[in-house]
Amino acid sequence: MAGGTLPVRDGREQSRDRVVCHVDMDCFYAACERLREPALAGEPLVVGMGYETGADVGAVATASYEARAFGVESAMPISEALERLPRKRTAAREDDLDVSEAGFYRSVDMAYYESVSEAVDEVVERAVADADPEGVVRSVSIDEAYLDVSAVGWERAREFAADLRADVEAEVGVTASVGVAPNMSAAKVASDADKPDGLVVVPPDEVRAFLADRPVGELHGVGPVTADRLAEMGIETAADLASADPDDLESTFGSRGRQIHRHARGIDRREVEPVGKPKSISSEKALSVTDDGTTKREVLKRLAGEVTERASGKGALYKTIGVKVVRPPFDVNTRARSLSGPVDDPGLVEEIALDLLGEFSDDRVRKLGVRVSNLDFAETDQASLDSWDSGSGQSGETGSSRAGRRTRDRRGRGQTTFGDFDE
DNA sequence: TCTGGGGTCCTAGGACCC
DNA sequence: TCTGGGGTCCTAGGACCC
Repeated sequence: MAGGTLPVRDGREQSRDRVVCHVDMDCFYAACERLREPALAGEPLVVGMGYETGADVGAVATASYEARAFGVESAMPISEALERLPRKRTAAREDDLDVSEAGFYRSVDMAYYESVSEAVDEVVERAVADADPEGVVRSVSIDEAYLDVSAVGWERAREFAADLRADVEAEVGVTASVGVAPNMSAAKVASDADKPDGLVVVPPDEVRAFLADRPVGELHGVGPVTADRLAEMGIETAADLASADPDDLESTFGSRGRQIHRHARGIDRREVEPVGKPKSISSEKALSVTDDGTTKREVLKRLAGEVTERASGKGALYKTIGVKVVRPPFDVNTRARSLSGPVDDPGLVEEIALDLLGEFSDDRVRKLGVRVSNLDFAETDQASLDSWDSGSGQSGETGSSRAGRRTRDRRGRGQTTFGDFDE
């Protein structure tokens, strides 16, 4: 865990020869569904969130490539997906529909996907440990991870990644695309470049050329809004972005401007570090638009309960409690209140959340959320010291918030330093 | 095409402190 | 008394990621 701060790693950070892999599972949720239901192999398959089997509300979480061929995409409303790709069952019943142009729908089952993800992690961790004793794995989501395996060296990088892919498929039964490059942002683009089941290796001296013709939207950190504004500036490709004036980019996009400029030039000195503690925990739920106070309060209470349960499961104390209220058409409002010190107090979360909701009591809402932040893990970090304490469950306010501040300070300095190096 | 759920980081203004 | 500079924390919103 502390590997990221060892001197040897700092030395490696300065070198030009880092070997970074980005491992990206292919259509992960769909792949998991096929794992436990092999009959779904080769069929158009849509996994929906906020979606119950048989219903038509919610959104597409993952569409298999067969489903994508029908125009079904991630984040698309299920209702629209159903128009493009009817359910098999519906098609079989209705004469005007063709069963061969229909697909299967499943609702997300995160607990199961997490178990598969853990199996993949084991394979990855073992492969990294075998190849590079100083190697680092950073899991960034249930289906993605960055690896620093610099000790493997560029001569053997392709072989390592190919073996890793083969091991994951053989031992877990799902496929991954892997990108290998000298840094995280380039590795990410590389893993995307030949999906699914792809392997793209970009050695250090080929990074600029590899990125050059790609649309800016493929770069990590360039979303739809930024891509549109770049287009207005006449910047379409990574090469355009690489040759743009970083001062102009900074004045338009702030600090992100310089960052995407660097990424477009194939420069990214961020170190691969294991993921730390969460910064916030939240739950939200879409509802059919309502202005009914009782409904809103009941939903909010349930969300508050989910959040506090998860927080205590992670040993997290929280200092800030917030709500999110989305009004039609899509007006996102957040309100938050901070306490004088970190607590674990479900009753208080519910009370404050309801109070914050009060401002919107007359409004029609389409979505509600509850969030706790300003998290503090002091108690769990020091679990072994608890016996030394005179035992009150709650650590002193001053002590724990000071610990929190120390953590933030360290992080802040680190990022500034990388930024300076990157120029 | 009227949009799910869980996150992260950044920005900007205001309160407050010394 | 009408005004400097530095710093932290808080809140709200926005962009982005998967």
